[in-house]
Amino acid sequence: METQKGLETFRAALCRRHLAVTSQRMKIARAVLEAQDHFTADALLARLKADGARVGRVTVYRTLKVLLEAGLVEERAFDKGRVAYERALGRSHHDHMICVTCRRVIEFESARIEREQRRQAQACGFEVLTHQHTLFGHCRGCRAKRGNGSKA
Amino acid sequence: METQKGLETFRAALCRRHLAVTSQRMKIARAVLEAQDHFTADALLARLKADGARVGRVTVYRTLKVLLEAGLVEERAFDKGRVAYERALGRSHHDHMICVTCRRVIEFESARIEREQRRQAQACGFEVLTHQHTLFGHCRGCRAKRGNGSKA
DNA sequence: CTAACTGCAAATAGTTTGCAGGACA
DNA sequence: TGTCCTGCAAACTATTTGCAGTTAG
Repeated sequence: METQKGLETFRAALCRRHLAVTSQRMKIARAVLEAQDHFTADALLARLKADGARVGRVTVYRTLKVLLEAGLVEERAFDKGRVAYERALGRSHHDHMICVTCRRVIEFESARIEREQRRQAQACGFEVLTHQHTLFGHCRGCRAKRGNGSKA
Repeated sequence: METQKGLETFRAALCRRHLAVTSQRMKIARAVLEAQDHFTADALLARLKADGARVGRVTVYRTLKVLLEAGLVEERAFDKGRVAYERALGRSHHDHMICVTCRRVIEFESARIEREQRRQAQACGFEVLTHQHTLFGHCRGCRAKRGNGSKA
């Protein structure tokens, strides 16, 4: 399981920042590392509460910040006004297609795009730290459902 | 000036939606169509007020929605928690590099990326309506300022 | 002249901060 | 045992909605 490795990384990150290893922080980190999909801070809180964990919304936000700086999660801007998180450990980099109808998230990966993107950045003297590439549209399923009609 | 063409398109959009042509709506549309850069709803309001226009924040939001649906502006998610707008008329599609230090926005355009992106979508049966491709990192200027040191 | 538009104020949603009690080292 | 941590409540930011006066058509 990669979760163990992630928890070690998290412990190290806490140590480096002179933060204590608390049961809440570990529970949140574990939940994040075990997440298979994209989630919001609130959804994460709900999942933790459902599992009987005694954690508050505030601690979730604060811990996500640590996880973010430790590189264990990434932030995504799928919906405006809310941030989605995604576990980063043990996953190769990928980008997303969002179905505007059913909100389904499809992941994709393209070495060709990454390469060209790097080239564009270099041409501007720009050093890329992170990037986000998101396509919004209709997924196969929703296209089928609404038929191949020409009208919206 | 492309502004005139944009205003015509806007009038048509209002008409199609059975909305009245009011002085506020026209002022907002004009300001948006003349904007050269990216702006937030609040910045737009400030600019309008500075120009002596009597418009309220609410009307700005409502009008931006119409402009958005008419395809005259596009939304961007550069910062979390706030939406940036950008005039769409008379500009070829482009994407962005954001300097995390000075917040500068650099635009880039790559037919190669667009093509590969289309190919990826097709492979998934996904129909792309819009997309957003944003690189976060350090711009040339900020890299120079902090030297090419290895430490943050 | 009437129905739609405007804009204030209040509500809402997501996230952050101040403070009093509680837990790690 | 002391200090950092937690979590409630309150603050805050961006945005949306209800309502009474105003204006386009």
